[in-house]
Formats: sequence, structure tokens, C-alpha cells
Amino acid sequence: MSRALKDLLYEQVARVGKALSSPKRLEILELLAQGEKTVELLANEAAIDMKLASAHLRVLKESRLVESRRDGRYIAYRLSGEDVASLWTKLHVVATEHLIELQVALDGIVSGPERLTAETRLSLLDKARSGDVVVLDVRPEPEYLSAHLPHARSIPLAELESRLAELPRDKEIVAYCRGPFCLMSAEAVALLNTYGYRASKIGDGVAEWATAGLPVQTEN
Amino acid sequence: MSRALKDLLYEQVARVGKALSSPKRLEILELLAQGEKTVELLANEAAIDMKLASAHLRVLKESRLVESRRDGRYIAYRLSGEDVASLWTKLHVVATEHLIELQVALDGIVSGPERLTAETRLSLLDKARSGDVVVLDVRPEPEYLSAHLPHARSIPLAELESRLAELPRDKEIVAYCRGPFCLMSAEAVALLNTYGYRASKIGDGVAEWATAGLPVQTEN
DNA sequence: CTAATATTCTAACGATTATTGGATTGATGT
DNA sequence: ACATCAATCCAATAATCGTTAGAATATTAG
Repeated sequence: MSRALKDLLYEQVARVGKALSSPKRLEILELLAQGEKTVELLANEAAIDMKLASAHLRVLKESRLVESRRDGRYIAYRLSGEDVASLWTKLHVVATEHLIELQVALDGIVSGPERLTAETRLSLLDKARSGDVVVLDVRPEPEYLSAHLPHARSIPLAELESRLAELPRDKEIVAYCRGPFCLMSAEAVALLNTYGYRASKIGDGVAEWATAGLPVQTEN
Repeated sequence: MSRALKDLLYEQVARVGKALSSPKRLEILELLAQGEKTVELLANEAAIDMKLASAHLRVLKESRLVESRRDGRYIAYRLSGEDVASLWTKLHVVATEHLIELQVALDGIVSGPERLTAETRLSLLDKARSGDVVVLDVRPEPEYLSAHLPHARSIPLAELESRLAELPRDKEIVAYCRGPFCLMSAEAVALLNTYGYRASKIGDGVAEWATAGLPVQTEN
């Protein structure tokens, strides 16, 4: 006796759910939301063995959330669509909304206006356009080049201290990185504040920004 | 040595992903998207043992996707927020977009314009308001009462054949049920067509409709 | 052709998870 | 108080998953 037709459908959707059920896979997904990356790079960023990264990527690929392409002797992975990034966004927003444990854990890291609303995003976009604030992208430069917030300037966290002169002291600086779970923007803000800049951070990365329906600047 | 702070965050989000990784749990989520239901009812609808339904609900509850409340000797479960319904919607939309296997399986069931766009939804809403088409909700009546599409009329599938007289023969009838994986609307269309009505179906349920940003009529 | 490198494949182990049966709780009705 | 019913709790077992180690592939460099 064969399983009901209906069960087959839910089984397929569950494949995607299963892909989203491992912490390391989610971390990889977030990294891929910043742009195409090789297995080696992903393994380093996620602090896991390359073999393990490969195994996780295999699961993500089988659930069709990511695609790969060979580039010389490297293999580059990327999300298989915009909708995958927004699914990840939706997932962590729902989790943050309902899991008190996650809210507590975030409280230890995030300070200030973490949750952006439609209005605060538009207002920031406006002030960025007019030059009222400097939007600062502190991710590694390749990620900035792949896609970044409108009017954002790139200074990777690792180079920030040596490139402080590029930033104006009289303007408000708003830093961002990969998303609400990324610690780089928080570190950048701490650094900037000790040097006397007026700096704050937002929890949005490009994926969150784009999911909110706002434009991002991309490579092409 | 303790796990990195960051890992804790992804771990929490993965709890939600894990909840979405079982076919039966997804089926239960979709049922709960139709309104509050008891464990017994969910077990019957999902064709599983009550003990198993209870176990799945426990997982969903621990990931805070559902809440429960005692009502006499029954216990009623409900989604813990609108965003949970829209997460489920997003999940199955992404799965349908990328998994060829799912598209094939759906092809066997769905015929016609399955995928609604913003325009087709608005146009349908317009024709429903003007009375140009009859929007027909074929789910069990309690689900209709909990929430339904604007201007929709309720005739549960089980009663449809005996209540055909209530439907006009000269107007187009658009049937819907719980969502794209629900077979009731397809059965309703088949039945209506054999009796000479002009009937078609849409893949949307209330969750998909609401996620698209359109209004639904609710109990209160 | 050979060596080196990035990645995958295969096999294996321990840790989780799904599912089932039996005992237990909590509320209702007699 | 007792029996009944919905639902949960508690084990136990089979299936699945995460992770690591070792062998195999494919591409480039010499």
C-alpha cells in the first residue's frame, strides 16, 4: 500500500525544513547570503572542517537551496535564488519573535535599536542619500562588492582602525554587517566610539534589507 | 571550553528549522493555520495516532510555533502568531519554486492557474466584491468561521452535492480550501463541473492570501 | 607525467529522532 | 467515589543524522 499522494507533498517541503534544522547549515546559508563563496572559505568562516562543510553543502544542495559551480580548482557555492535569502530572513525573524532564549542571548550582544521597522529603514535610506549619516559596511570587501546597502561605504572590520581617517568625525556613522547574528558591526561600533566617533549599528544585512522590499546595490 | 556565543544563536534558530523538518508536523501546521483545533481533531485529519500527534505538537510547542490551552477535557492548539502562518507559506513557496520533484507531484494534482500573482489576487478580490464570481470555501465550516477570504461563501465539500441549489449556474465559481496541497477544492471543482457549473480553483488558502498582504475576514 | 590542492565519496561511530505500547494525569459525568 | 475520556508522560526500539577519518577525483602547476 503506497503512501497517500498528499504525504508526498509534505515530504518534499520537509526536505527544505530539514536543511534548515542544523545550526551550521544556517550559518552557511547566512554566509552565502553575502555572496558566492568557496567551500574552503565557508569552512573557515564557520570554523568547521572542510569535510564537514562539504557534507552540509551537500544537504543544502539536495534540498535545492544552493547551487555550485566549478571555478578552477575551487568549487563556488551560491544561494539558488533571492527567495532563499528571504526564507532565511523570515526564519530568524520568527525565531527571534517567539523564542525567549534567543531574545536573551541577543540582548547580551545587541544594544540599541536592533529591530528596524519600515519607517526607520526608509528614514535611514533618506539620511544616507542626503549624506546626513555615513552607512558603513564592515564586512570583508568581496561581500561588499557582491551586494551592499545603498550609499554604503566599505571598510572591512580588520582594516577599520588603520583607516579611521577616511571617516568624518562630525557625522553619525551607522555600521552594519551580515545580519542580526553577526558580531562585526558591534565590534566596529565599540572601536569607533572609543575613538570619539558617533557610531551606532543596525541588525540588518543585505538579505534583511532586501526582504523588507528596499533596494540594494549589486555587482553588475 | 564553551561553545562560541554565535553558535548559540544559530542553535536557537535551528530549533525552529527542526520543527519544520517533519512532514507530519508541516501538515499539522497547515491545519492549525485554518484555526484552533484539538489534538484529537488534528490526529484524525492528519491520519495519525493521537499519541504521535501529541508528540509532534510537543516539538512544535517547544519551538514556540504553537500554543495550547485547555478547554474542558480537550486541549486546543493554535499557531502562536500570524508570522508562523506566513513562515509556513514562505517555506512551501520556496520548496515549490526549487524542488522539481514537488512540481511534478503537484502537476498530477493541480490543473490551471495554480500560482497566483499580486494582480490575479486583486482582480479576484474585485470580481468577488462585485459579485461577478462566487468565491467558494469548501473547508469544514469551523475553519470558515475562524477565517475566510473576503466575500467567500461556505459549503463544505461533504455537503456540496446536496447543496448545489445554493449556487448560481450563470456565474463563475472559484473554489479554495486550505492551501496548494489541499485536495478538497480540486474535488469540488470536479464535482461542480460534472453538474454543469463553470468552476475553477485557486491554490491559496487563508494563510497564503494573508501573506500576500490581502485582507481576510476573521471570527471577531 | 607527476605532484599538489580543493573537494567529494565511503565507511563508521555515537547522538538524535520518530514511532509505538503501557502507565499516568486531569477533567467530566454518574 | 468511580468510570470515562482526552491527552500526556515514560520507556524502548528502529531509523536517521552529525561528525570524523581515510580513500578517491578532478583540476592546475611544474
